[in-house]
Amino acid sequence: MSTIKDVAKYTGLSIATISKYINGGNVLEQNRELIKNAIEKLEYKRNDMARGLKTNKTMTIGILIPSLENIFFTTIVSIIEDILQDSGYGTIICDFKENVDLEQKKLEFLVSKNVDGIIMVSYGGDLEYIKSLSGKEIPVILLDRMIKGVDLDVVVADNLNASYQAVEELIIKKHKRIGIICGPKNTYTADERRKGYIRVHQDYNLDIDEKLMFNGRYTVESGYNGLEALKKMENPPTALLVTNYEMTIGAIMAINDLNIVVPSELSIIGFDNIQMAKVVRPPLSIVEQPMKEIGETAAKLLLKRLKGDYASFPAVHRLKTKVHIKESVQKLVN
Amino acid sequence: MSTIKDVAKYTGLSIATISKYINGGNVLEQNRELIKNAIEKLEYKRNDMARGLKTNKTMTIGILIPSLENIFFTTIVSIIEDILQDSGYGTIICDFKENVDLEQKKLEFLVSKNVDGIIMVSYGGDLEYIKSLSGKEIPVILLDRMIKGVDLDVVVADNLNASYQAVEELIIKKHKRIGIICGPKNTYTADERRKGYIRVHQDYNLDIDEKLMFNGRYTVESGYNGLEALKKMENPPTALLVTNYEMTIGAIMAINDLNIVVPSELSIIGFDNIQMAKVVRPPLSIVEQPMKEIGETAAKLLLKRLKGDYASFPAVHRLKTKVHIKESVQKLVN
DNA sequence: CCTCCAGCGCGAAACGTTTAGCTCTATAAT
DNA sequence: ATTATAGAGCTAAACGTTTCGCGCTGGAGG
Repeated sequence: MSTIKDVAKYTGLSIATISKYINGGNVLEQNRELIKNAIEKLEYKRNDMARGLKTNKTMTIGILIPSLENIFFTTIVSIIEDILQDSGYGTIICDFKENVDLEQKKLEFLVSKNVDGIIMVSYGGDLEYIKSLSGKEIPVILLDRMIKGVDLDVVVADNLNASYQAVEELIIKKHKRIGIICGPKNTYTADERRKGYIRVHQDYNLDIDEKLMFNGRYTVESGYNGLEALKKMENPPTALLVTNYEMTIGAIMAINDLNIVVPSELSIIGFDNIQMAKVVRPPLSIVEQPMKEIGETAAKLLLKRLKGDYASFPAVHRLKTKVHIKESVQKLVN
Repeated sequence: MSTIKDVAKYTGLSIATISKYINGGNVLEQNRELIKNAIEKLEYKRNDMARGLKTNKTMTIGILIPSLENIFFTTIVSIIEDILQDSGYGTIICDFKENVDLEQKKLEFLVSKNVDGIIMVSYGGDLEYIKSLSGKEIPVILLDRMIKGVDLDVVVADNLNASYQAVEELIIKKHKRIGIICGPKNTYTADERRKGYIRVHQDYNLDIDEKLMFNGRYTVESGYNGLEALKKMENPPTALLVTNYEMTIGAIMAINDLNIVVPSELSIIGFDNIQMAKVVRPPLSIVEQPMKEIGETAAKLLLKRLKGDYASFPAVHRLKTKVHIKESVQKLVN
């Protein structure tokens, strides 16, 4: 492997000039050409480790997500990775298996690896620690969930209006008793989605029956339980919104097991995974989050911060979702 | 951030001795203690970049998979990552979006990042290039697919016996005309799965009707087309094996669209994703690959190679699969 | 008592960059 | 003609490690 020294020797120029060239400094046109050829000829490749030693930059970005088995996150990661790679950054991806203790540990791992920036989805690990990072001038971007009281850039879906619009579709179709299977209390996304549900009821002057609001844990099992509970109640809902992918799966499993006919016995709108929506019968209506946009926005924002551009910090990007209505939703006649 | 120098100054020992301690060399017990305390006190952290500059090790492993949106691969990656992290390695994960050109590019990216080792799933990129890596004494482990004529460690599922056993289940249930939706010709996994199909037919003295063997492209769409084609033929199969996750999805979509009743009109066994198997109606029989085992085996093997232990190189690990029969398969009466 | 040797520690060079500060030259401004 | 200025290149130090080769010490073997 040839080094900057070899290029210097080959061209007759000094090491400093080569370095200047590499980093885009001012070099005479004729020397530019000379260096360019030499680099090609000698197959010179910059040594990121030597460079990192001087600059304290590793050219790697840490990405931390709750689970690598959750396609919502991995899709976003895939997009982020591509964009960062075009700027020469490698990405170290960690998941914490939905475990808050592990979240902390993995975050520390990333920091110990000297990443230049972090994009993360937090389930509420050590907020103090996360805050302390923002002091270390290593840019951190929060994905999917905001954290109260932490001044960091954030990219989220418009969760409130997502559930607002989904429920609105059901209301327009004359449903009066609409159930919702939500995430845990005090979880950002869940709280927002709950707010949307409540607000649309208010806007349409519909009463809210607290019993129709089931709080799950964003797991398959809790989705299953939620559907069971709602179906067993005295005056069960005629329509239902399930607010994440895993719980949607659980709910559908319960629907199958209980032999509930969709949509005549229950209209249902799920969340997130378009592909699955096509596999189940009848085709499932879903709320689609703008994964591509989320990934792009986060990656570009991070790149901007890495360049030292802290304009409008902390920025909050709230991206629009889309509701796809399919045969799993029925219009009630009254 | 304190350096090895600070520790030396603090303890009154030389830099060399501290380095020795850090790397597990011989140091007097009393000095060990001294150094240990100093490190703690000064919060000394080894600088991997400086170290890397000397040793040419980055303590990062490259992982290359076809798609981050394929849960089969991401599950394996998640396991690998955990194990490597326990040994201090970070992992740079790249996907190539099922695109062979991109495979090559991403692989080069990983190499340019000076990873210490690579675990990859190849769709058949530049074999010469991959071979050249094995010359560079950077260990490479092939996952999921073997490549002919390349001497590298390999961890794969026992694809041949996977389809053998799945089809055997159908044969035992008296099916005589069994269809298979397979991957592309000249693809390792697909060829193996085809072989299993053929061998079990031979072992049970059943004729093979070439028309029952559909070659898809491991995509949702080709699974859909495959089912359509098989169903439209003159003497359609009574049972079907679909040999990857995406094509299984496609096949189920087609079954829904064509209103085919499972299992009375068609028995079906799918591949890979247990969760999905529970969501569709009736519950889907599937072939499960040992993802956990695959990940563990690959990670541990790589760790071994990184230590310079090249015992039994190149090693081939062929791991057993498991067939889960559910209501989607029916026993024929004759 | 001398010689060897192992164990432990040390000094210093090296890894491949970046960058501050300098010199030199050519041109513009006076 | 003189001076100021900007552009281009150079020298050398520094980043934080690892490691080679050496020296010292003390105990074992003769």
